[in-house]
Amino acid sequence: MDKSAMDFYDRVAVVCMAIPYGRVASYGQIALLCGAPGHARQVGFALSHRLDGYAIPAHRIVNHKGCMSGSAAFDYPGLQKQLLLSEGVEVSEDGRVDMKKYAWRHTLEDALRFRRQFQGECEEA
DNA sequence: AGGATGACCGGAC
DNA sequence: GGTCCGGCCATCC
Repeated sequence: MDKSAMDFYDRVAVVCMAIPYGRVASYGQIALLCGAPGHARQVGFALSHRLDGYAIPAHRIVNHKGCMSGSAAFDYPGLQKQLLLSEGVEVSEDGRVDMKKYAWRHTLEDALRFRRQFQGECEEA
């Protein structure tokens, strides 16, 4: 982990909280926006171990198959599905979302904005 | 120090 | 559309 910059886990929190309402994002996508390509697993690790202090919309995080692997981390099975449905995201019987329709399509500007923000935090600190 | 683990990914089939 | 498999990398034991 890079001590000179904002913690990777904090970056994950920032990016996750930036996921638009009614959209879902994959772990790899979040890792990419955090400036850490290939750290998809650490994103999942972060969500389950380091982000209890943040208000993360964890139900908007799915894997690349559109499955909700984190359902076990919710209060009861089906809560994540319920939350997604409440945002207008269709969820199939086996708990999968249509990535074609509901994936968060971030722009290059979004990526640059995050990078700038993280570097800014670094310089201020 | 080295192997196992994990809310994973992308390509192959 | 679906499954399987190698690769990925920080943490944990």
